[in-house]
Amino acid sequence: MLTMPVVSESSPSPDARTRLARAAVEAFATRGFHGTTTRDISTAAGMSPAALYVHHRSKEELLFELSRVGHLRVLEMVRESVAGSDDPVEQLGILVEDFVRDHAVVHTGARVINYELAALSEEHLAEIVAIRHEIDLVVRDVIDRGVAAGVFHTPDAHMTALAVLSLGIDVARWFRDEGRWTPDQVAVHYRLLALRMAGSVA
Amino acid sequence: MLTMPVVSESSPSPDARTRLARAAVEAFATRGFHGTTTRDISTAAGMSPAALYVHHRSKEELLFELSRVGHLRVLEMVRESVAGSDDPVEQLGILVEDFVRDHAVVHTGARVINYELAALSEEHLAEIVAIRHEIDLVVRDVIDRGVAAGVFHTPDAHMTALAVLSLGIDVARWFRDEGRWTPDQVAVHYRLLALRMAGSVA
DNA sequence: GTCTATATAAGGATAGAC
DNA sequence: GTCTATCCTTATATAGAC
Repeated sequence: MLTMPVVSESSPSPDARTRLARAAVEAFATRGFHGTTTRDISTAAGMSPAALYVHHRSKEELLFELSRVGHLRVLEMVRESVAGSDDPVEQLGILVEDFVRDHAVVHTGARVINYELAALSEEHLAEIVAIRHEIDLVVRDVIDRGVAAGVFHTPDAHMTALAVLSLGIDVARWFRDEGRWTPDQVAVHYRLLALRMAGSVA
Repeated sequence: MLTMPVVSESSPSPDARTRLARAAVEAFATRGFHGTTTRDISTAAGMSPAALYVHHRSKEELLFELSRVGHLRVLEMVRESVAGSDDPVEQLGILVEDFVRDHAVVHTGARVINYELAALSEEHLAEIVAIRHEIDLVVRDVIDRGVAAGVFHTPDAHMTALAVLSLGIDVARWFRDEGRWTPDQVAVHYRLLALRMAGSVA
């Protein structure tokens, strides 16, 4: 399903594509797409500037692949989050917990995914926007069903769904590994916040 | 108090500094600091590339001035928001409404302020971080006093304060002028969301 | 698939005239 | 305070050897 190797192992030097992907995520998250040079990336990946172009057509295409894989991962995650239950309260709770924990744990990657969209070409952006829309739909559906079932109470389910996602996305902006809280602590607290936002009676 | 003219009039061509500031905000918000050239800015301001340097030492210093003025404006705003009442519920409600409305109305400027911090020099960033800390303190204080007064209920006042601010900041990311909601609609709904997050009994 | 070398372009900033 | 002209550096991407 994925065309790129999953970036998660660490010890023995991984293949070139993976090293490039990791270096690019780190650099894009720190200095932004335009603030990052192809030399930054290739050097951090332990190769010459030219080697990057063996694996990617351009810097933009590299960003797109990172973004595409990252978004598909999140979409799959939120779908799994709601698959374990039929209760909207439980579903929203798990979804927010998973979403927030993920954005805290991989905050570097999440920053690239959420804040470098403007650097994508029109065509590539459209593809990403489509995936983001699917993610939105999952959240909106849970809240809509909760309202219909009378377990959620909100004057605007659509805006509340947006706000819940928004709250989770922004975790990628402020979360720091050296910070006050662990990803789990944030995830658990945000679960409560989201249920309150949705007007859960529980 | 402000060293720059307030950027809000429109009809007769404003002075050079103001035109540069407006052009820079627009460009930084759209393409980011590193994606914007000094030519982009000066041309949009109706002058030559060299003219920019009569008014600003560098591109970075221009960003810093925009950021500084913008942050001070927000700090003053939130302090005024809480100044009109002693009731934490009312204070948090007004604060969130004002903060969110502002981030929706001037979402272009707010985007620059919140998402281009990494482009600042170490010294300039420190100055901005100090102002942001003051803003944080205002929100934290309101929630702390609400908890102490028994009108708010949250297992972690600090994290809840962060989340409320976070929710408001992220409005700058997703809000669109052509979108579904007006700034007022978002502000009013978010007031409710924030009070629920704080566990307001009202 | 990786390297060295380089083409080609663009960007930040300055000099000096008006 | 604004302009034209330009210096100097850096950047993306490619050519061609190994």
